[in-house]
Amino acid sequence: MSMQTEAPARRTRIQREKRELILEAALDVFSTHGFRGSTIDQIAEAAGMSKPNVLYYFRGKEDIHKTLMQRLLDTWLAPLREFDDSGDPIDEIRSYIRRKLEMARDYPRESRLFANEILQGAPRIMPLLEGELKALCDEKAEVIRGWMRDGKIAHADPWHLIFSIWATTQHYADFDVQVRAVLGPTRGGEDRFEDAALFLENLFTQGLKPPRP
Amino acid sequence: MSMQTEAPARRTRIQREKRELILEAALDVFSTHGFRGSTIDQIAEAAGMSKPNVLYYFRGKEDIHKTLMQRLLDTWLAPLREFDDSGDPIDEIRSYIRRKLEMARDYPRESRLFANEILQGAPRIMPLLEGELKALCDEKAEVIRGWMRDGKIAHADPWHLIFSIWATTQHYADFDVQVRAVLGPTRGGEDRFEDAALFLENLFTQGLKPPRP
DNA sequence: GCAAATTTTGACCGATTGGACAAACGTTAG
DNA sequence: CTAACGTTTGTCCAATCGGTCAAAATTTGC
Repeated sequence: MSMQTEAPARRTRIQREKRELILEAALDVFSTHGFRGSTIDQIAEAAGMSKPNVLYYFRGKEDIHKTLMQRLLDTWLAPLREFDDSGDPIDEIRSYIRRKLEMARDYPRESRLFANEILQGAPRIMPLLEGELKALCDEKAEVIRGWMRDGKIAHADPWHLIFSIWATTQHYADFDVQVRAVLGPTRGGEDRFEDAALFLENLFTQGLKPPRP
Repeated sequence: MSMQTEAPARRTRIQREKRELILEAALDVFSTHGFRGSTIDQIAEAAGMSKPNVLYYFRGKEDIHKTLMQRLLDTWLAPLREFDDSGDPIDEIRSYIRRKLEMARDYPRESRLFANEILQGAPRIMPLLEGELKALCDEKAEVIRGWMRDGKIAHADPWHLIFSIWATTQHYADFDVQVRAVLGPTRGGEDRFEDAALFLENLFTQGLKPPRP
C-alpha cells in the first residue's frame, strides 16, 4: 500500500529501514551530481535495489530530495542554534567556528547538497531561508550586536560576520577537491582541517579583539 | 565546414561573433542549471538560434562547456596574478579582497559556473587545479610567507589565508540568494557588497596586523 | 499450512535529450 | 546569372529518463 510522506505516515520497521537506506544512497548521489544530474537508477543501484522498488517507498525523485533537504536543514542549523550569549564572546565564536569546521569534515555530503541547492537559486527551500533561517540569523545577530555594545568584541556587521564564518568553514567541504589540489599530496592529508581550524580561530579572534581592553 | 576548437582554428568574423554569442548564452544557462541540468535547446534559445545551428559552431555540449571553463580560469585567476610583493602587504591584501569582491559582484555567473564544477569534483578541470592553480598559489604563498618573516604581517598559514579570502568573497556570488534572503529586503540591496567589503577589509587587516609594531 | 497483505521486480510507456543529416537559404566572386 | 561556399533549420534517431503496472516473490497473521 501507499506510505508516502503525508501527515499520518504509519510506518513498519522494514519501511523505516528501507526509506533510510534510500535516503542514505540518495545523499551520496545528489551531493555529487546535483538534483538534475542524478537519476533514480543511480540511487536505486547505490541502495542495492531496483528502481520501481525505490518508487515504492517514495513518490518520486522530487520527494526523495525534499525529504533529504528537510532533515538536512535541522542538523545544518544546529551549531548556530547552540550559539549562546552566556559564555565569553570570543570563546563562543571560536567554538562556533570549530563546530562548523567539524561538520564540514564529518558531513561533507550534506554541505555539498546544501550548496548545490543554493547555487541553483534555492528553488526548493527558498521559504525556509526567508523564514526560519532569517529569523535565527536576526536573533543571533542581535546577540553579537550586544557583545559589541558592551565592548567585548570589536564593532563589525554581525550578519557579514556570520556569512564569513559560514563561507570559510563550508569551503573545506564544498571546495574540497580544490583545497586538496592546491595543498598537494604532502599537505592535503586529513590534518588540513586542523590547520584550517588553527588559522580561522586565529584570524577571527585577532580580527574581532576589542579595540581597548 | 568544420571550425572546431582544434589547433589551427581559422575563423571568419561571423564565426567569431556567433561563437561568442553562444558562449554568452551558455554561461547564463550552465551557471544556473549546472552542466547536466542544462540542455542545448536552452542554450540555443538563449542565443536566439536553432539547436543544429549551435552544433554547427561547437562539436557538442561538452565542447561548449570546456571552452567556457578554459577562458573562465584566466579571468578568474587574474586578481591573484596581480598580487605583488612591491607595495605594503596589508594594502596588497586589502586590494586583493576588493578585487575579488568586485568580481563576485560583476561576474556572478562565472563564479557559479566555477563553483558548480568544483562541487561536482572538478571532473573537467582537475589537471588545471593541480597544475596552473597550485603553482600560482605556491608562488603567492611564498610571497606572503616573506612578509611574515619580515614581521610585516602576523604569522599564519599562507594557503589557508588564500582559501579564506576566496571563500568569503565568492560567497557573495555563489550563495547570493541565501545572503539576500537572510539580509532581507531592507538590507539586501546592491550596497550589500559595500558592507561586505568594509567588513572583510576590517576583519583581515585586524586579523593580520603584526604583533609588535 | 495457507491465505491475505506486503514487498520486489521485469517489462513497458511517453517525454526529453544529445546529436546527425540533408535540404534549404543566403552570400559572394566571376 | 550562376556556381561555389558558408550558414541555417526541419526532421529524424537512438539513448536515457521519470514513472506506471501487473505479475511474481516474500512476509505476516491465523
